[in-house]
Amino acid sequence: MNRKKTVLIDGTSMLKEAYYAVPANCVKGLRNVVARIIEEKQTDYIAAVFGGMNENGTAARDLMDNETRLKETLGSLKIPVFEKEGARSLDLICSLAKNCISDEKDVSVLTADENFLMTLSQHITAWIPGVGEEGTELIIWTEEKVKKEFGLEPEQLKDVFSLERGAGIGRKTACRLVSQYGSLQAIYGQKEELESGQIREALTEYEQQINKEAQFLCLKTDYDVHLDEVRTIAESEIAEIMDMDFEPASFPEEVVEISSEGWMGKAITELADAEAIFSGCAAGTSLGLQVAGTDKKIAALALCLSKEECWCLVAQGNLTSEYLKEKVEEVISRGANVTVLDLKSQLSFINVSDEKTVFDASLAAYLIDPLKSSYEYNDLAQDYLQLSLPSKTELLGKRTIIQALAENQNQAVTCMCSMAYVSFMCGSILKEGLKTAEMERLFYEIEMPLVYSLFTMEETGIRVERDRLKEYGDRLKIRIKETEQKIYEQTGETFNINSPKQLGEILFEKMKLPGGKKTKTGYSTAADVLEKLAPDYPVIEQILDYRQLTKLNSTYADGLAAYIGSDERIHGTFNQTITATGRISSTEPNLQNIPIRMELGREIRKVFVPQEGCVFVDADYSQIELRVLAHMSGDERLIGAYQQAEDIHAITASEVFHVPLTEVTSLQRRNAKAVNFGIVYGISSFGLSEGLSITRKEATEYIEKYFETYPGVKLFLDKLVADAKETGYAVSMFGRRRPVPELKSSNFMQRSFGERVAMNSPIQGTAADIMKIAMIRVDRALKKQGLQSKIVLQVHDELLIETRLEELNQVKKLLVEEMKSAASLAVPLEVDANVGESWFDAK
DNA sequence: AGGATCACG
DNA sequence: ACGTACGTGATCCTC
Repeated sequence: MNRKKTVLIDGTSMLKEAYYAVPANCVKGLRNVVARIIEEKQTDYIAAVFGGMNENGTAARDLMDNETRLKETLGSLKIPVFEKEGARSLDLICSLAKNCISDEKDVSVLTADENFLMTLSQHITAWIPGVGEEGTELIIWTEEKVKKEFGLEPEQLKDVFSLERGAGIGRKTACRLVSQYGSLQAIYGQKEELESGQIREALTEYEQQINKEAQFLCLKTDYDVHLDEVRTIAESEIAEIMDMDFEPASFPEEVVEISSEGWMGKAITELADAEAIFSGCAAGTSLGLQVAGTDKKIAALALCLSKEECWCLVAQGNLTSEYLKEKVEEVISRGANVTVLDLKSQLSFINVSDEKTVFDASLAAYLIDPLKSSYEYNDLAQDYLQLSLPSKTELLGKRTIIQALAENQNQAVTCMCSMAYVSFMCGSILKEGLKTAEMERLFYEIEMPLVYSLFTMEETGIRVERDRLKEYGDRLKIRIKETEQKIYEQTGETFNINSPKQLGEILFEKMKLPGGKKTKTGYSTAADVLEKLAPDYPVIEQILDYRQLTKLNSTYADGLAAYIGSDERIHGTFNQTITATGRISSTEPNLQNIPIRMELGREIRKVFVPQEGCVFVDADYSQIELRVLAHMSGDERLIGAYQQAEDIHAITASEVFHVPLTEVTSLQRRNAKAVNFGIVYGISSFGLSEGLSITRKEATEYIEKYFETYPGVKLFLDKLVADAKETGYAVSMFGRRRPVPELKSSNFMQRSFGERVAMNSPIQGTAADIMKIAMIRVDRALKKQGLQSKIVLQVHDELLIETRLEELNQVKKLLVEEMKSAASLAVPLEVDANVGESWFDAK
């Protein structure tokens, strides 16, 4: 018997699903799916049904717009659309399907509503988006597949869903119960015989809600709807329709796959529901957590308790943010095994009493591979779960979670649950990864504790005198105008001095200055080129002045002013998962590149001041990287040099050039200093010759002499490269790894770069490790000794503390001691400390 | 979006 | 022969 095929599209659920995955492309995506079904002649009849869209807020309006457009599109594909006032699409489709079957047709329902699974029969199948072999695809559900996956008849799923949604019972448990007892009614009939007390309680407590869910799942199949129209449409017409464009241009164009995972979770807004969820978070249970909010107030909190159980608790009504804070802190202190992503960003919402119970998955992923550009949930899902999830931007556009939450719960809920889910799923994988890579101590003893130190530092911020910064900027602006005029006079042209293109043309073509091209785009006008090229032209000096002035003005004067908060302080961000070597980085604003080398720029540091009753204590390591090199290489002569020495560059010069220390010339010292730098950067004669403006031959000679003097260094560096070539990564003293894929490159330049990286990373990385240890210890000592002083900045080898006047001596001593003793090396770790009324004075 | 430039370690 | 010193971030300009 050859039955005709019918496809019924659940427009409402499919649109909603697509909309929350890709708001911009939802209609287009669905159109493509439908067009494919028609083109591939997978059906004889097709119809769409709408009804029962229950959304709130802006999403409702947005969805209505999209629904209208989708209906238009379906109309142009000559697909009949069924709709009835007050009717749910679920009921309409079931009614239609019933009539189709009695007309001897087979029905496939294209839907994102898994409730349809309970209606499957010999003649009804469902196509539901889900994860298949090749990522997200339409999964064909048949009666047999339901029996296989759930171990139940389709109609029994109604009871499973009711238990799940009404009582928050996990899917597996619910299936087991229904399978064991046959039906919901039977379960209640023998409730007292149930072994699990937890389930007994849930059944009692949530009886009403379970009944409500069951009621919701009762289908109405007697709507008077019939499918008698035969769909006919020419292929040329389809092509035309496919070309139609109705997307707003402002949204990203990427097509994101539709997904309907069991873990996607639901928004919880009732206190009783939240209670039940928290009661499931006993000591020792593993869970994924994600907190979001503003101004220290929790707005939402996602919890993942198993791989199919995710909840997003939204602060609302009785379910207050205070309650959520209290409960989640209780869960953590009770000793639950909590995994989060980017812990530092969540510490303003919760107090973590026991620093050992929270595991930061992003941070672990960073240690395992520090070369990645980000460690968000979708990155981790891809790398560790082989799962493609829509990114935060794809879900929310430019909105933050909080904004999206206010406008529309579901997108934000999906995002929150994704984070909790990925945390939950990646936790054990990453812990195993850390163990395999021998980075457990680095992680648990350095990186995790540092999260709290960095959080405190960010929260503290640094005071900046707004008025004084403004005055500084005004002075710069006057000088900029003057300099600008002089340059216009001397070049005889009014142009944009900031444009390297215009500047290059005027200098090298119009004024015919000596020199030529250097970059891909044209003439190089970089400072070192200009200095070398034309010391005789006064205009060059003006241009360099102009550059300096505008840099200071835009980046520092105006730039910093934009970040001063109402507390007169700048709270920058210190990133722990950015650099390849283990250093931290600073953004919004970058507080690690405030000028110091030039006099005029250095002035800016005068506006960084401590609050009343405080002074700054600044301490920095003296040549920490070279000392690390001395220690790690074990070169006796270099170690000896450091044990006796104050001026290491002079001593290096004395030993390399075989002259008494007192007779070292300033040129020799300068050369030795450059070689020392070169060694740390991963020496090459080319690089050194550039840095010293000497020939390559001379540079090679310097390096050879250096290695003759310190043979242990040569052996050490060679071994670093050899080891990295063998293992694929460079390693610091504390086990921090940096992969060096460039070492395998067939390209000479790439490979040479890899070799320099293999030499530099362990040195820079170890110095970074030591500074991190020092920060943690200084921070802990301040807290332990009950001091109010706070670390306000870290600049790689420098710490700045805002110190209460009465604590000054104690803090200064503690700071220096903790920094010096952060690591025990074969050479002493020297620390220079200064006190001042501003950062300028303390340096 | 990517390059050039320049601020820091 | 190739042609760069290592690690960052912000701003401006050009495409």
